[in-house]
Amino acid sequence: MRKVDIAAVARTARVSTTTVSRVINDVATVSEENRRRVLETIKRLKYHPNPSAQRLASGTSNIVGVIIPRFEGVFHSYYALQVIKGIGMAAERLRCDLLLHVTDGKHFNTASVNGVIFVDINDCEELLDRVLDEGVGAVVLNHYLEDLPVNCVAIDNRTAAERVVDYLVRLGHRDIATITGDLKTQAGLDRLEGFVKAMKARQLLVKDSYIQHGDFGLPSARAATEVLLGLKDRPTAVFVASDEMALETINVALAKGVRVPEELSVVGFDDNPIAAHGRVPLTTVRQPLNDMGRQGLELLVQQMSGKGRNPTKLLLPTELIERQSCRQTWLER
Amino acid sequence: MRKVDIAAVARTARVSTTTVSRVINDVATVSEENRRRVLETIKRLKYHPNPSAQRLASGTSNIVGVIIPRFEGVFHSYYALQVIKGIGMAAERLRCDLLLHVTDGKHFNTASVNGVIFVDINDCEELLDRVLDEGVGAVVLNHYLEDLPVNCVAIDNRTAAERVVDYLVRLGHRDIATITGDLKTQAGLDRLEGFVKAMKARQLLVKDSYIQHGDFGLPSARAATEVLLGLKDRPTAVFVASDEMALETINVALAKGVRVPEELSVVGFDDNPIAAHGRVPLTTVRQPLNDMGRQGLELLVQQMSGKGRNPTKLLLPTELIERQSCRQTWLER
DNA sequence: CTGAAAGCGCTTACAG
DNA sequence: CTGAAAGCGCTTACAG
Repeated sequence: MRKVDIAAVARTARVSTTTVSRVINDVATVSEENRRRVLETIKRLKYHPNPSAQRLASGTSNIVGVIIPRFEGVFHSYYALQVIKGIGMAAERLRCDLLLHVTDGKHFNTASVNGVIFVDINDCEELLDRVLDEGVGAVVLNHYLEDLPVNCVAIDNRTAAERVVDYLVRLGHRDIATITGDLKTQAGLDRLEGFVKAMKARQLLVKDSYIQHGDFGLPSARAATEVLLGLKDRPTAVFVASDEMALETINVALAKGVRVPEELSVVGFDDNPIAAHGRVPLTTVRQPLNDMGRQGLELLVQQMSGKGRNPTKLLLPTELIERQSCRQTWLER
Repeated sequence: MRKVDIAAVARTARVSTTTVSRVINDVATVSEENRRRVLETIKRLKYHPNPSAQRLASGTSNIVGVIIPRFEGVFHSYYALQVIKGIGMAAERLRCDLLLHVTDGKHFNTASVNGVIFVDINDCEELLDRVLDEGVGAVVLNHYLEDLPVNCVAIDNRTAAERVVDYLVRLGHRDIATITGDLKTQAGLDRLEGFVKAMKARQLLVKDSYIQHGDFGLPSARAATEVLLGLKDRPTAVFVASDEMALETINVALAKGVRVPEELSVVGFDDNPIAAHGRVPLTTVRQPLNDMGRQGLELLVQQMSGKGRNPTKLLLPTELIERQSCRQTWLER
């Protein structure tokens, strides 16, 4: 069987390779008759253009490296796959290829891509430096890098936390505690800072014992909840830095006979579907993870096509999803 | 600034492009002196070979399409990212590029890849047919396709379920129930079938009420658990098709004052780290998800290099991880 | 051990 | 609207 390349198609369709190339690339100036014949030939011969040749000849390509740090955090979380999904769907629309790279942050051939998208940045700083140094387009997701000249798309965790406090205050709560996420992550840190800031803005006391440090893991949530419930000045509400942890908080509370939300209001973070239909449907903060992936890729593609000048820094808004894990205090007291 | 291509390197290093190519590709027959000079020049000029040109010229490439179905199941599960991680790490070692494709199962240009790896197959059957038809290498993960001539790497869910039953029986349990996963998935179905088969082999009665249908979601686990605990002939043990569900089972039981494991033994599935350190550390089945990704890619690369003849079907073994959610009945009765 | 030259499969001015 | 031809940046027999 003869190799089917563009020449084979041209020969069979009795046109030049130029014309074949034109119909492949949707160039308008082809007679209807020729176009029809070429198209038909392509289908009959099962011809597929060789992408390497196309890229080499045209000098353009739309290959984006997707860098996923190997650190365990990424792989245990609901969020990573949502972000990847967002990137993947945008890639289809923008017609760019995604080169997946699970990495320890060392090896990566920047030459094979036109741009790089980091799904979070932990442990990959070195690689980011190199990418920036070599002038390859780049965007960092889920981490707002203030000082580096690089596109970022992250979540506005502070505002989200502030909104949670506002919401609880509006329900009449004053004794509000928080169980933090891993403070080594920006998300964890920002949620805590937003919480503290909002409490202070409301003239509310932030007791040390009301700030319990978690790490996004269930055991840490359990321990933190036990401490909070054991306090003699028990909080009436608690803002937990992730839905998974919040679920554990609810479980511990219920097990101890503390009713949720009657005696303890709980707010989570993520809008993880797992939390929507629990025993106590969880009030939580929705973060636009798909959008983060999508917008990140859009930014990158813009930059790659030379349109982007200065790096763009995006802080995506969140949304408070009210369900049934919070209660107005004055109804209860 | 002049373009740095292989010619620029050759010119600067005062050798032919052939020699430069040789050192790039680690061909032995280059004098030590020349190699040194070329290497030094490459570094100084920050030269990176153009992958498209390399592929076109050599006629070889190691591009593997990673197909991730857009169906929600994949994106809510712990397992997908683990599998991807396995693929990603193997790819680095095998020096192949991973082309990520999140798909609805329709569009995918098979021409741009040498092989395709499906992370699960739901909703992608059509695409698989096309891939097979076009003679592109393929491997399907997490789904054992008996009849199709395609490589598969899946988990031996039946044997795993049987082993769970054996284990519980050895502890003295006879009234064993199960909460199934989504029976539309092969994993869910096989775990149930393995359970039933093992029960029958042990001459144990499988009451209808002891088979509660779940869907891997928490609410389904909760409902199922409530039914089981409400039975007048309550089971002493329950095999739950996922760790997340098993955690919910434990929560419901504890909330109802049913002690775990004293009054109810629970076995999960996944070895999800989330389940290891709960209030009741969960006895569970570990499945080698990373390995599944790794072996899948290895199989594919073998096939791509022409070594694979007949499709290989792998059923990966599992391991029972004994923790503290099961109890010997005779100690209690 | 080394290099000149053909060729990989496309795209794209350019001329018509 | 169409095509001949150069060129994209490499690799690889082949000859030496």
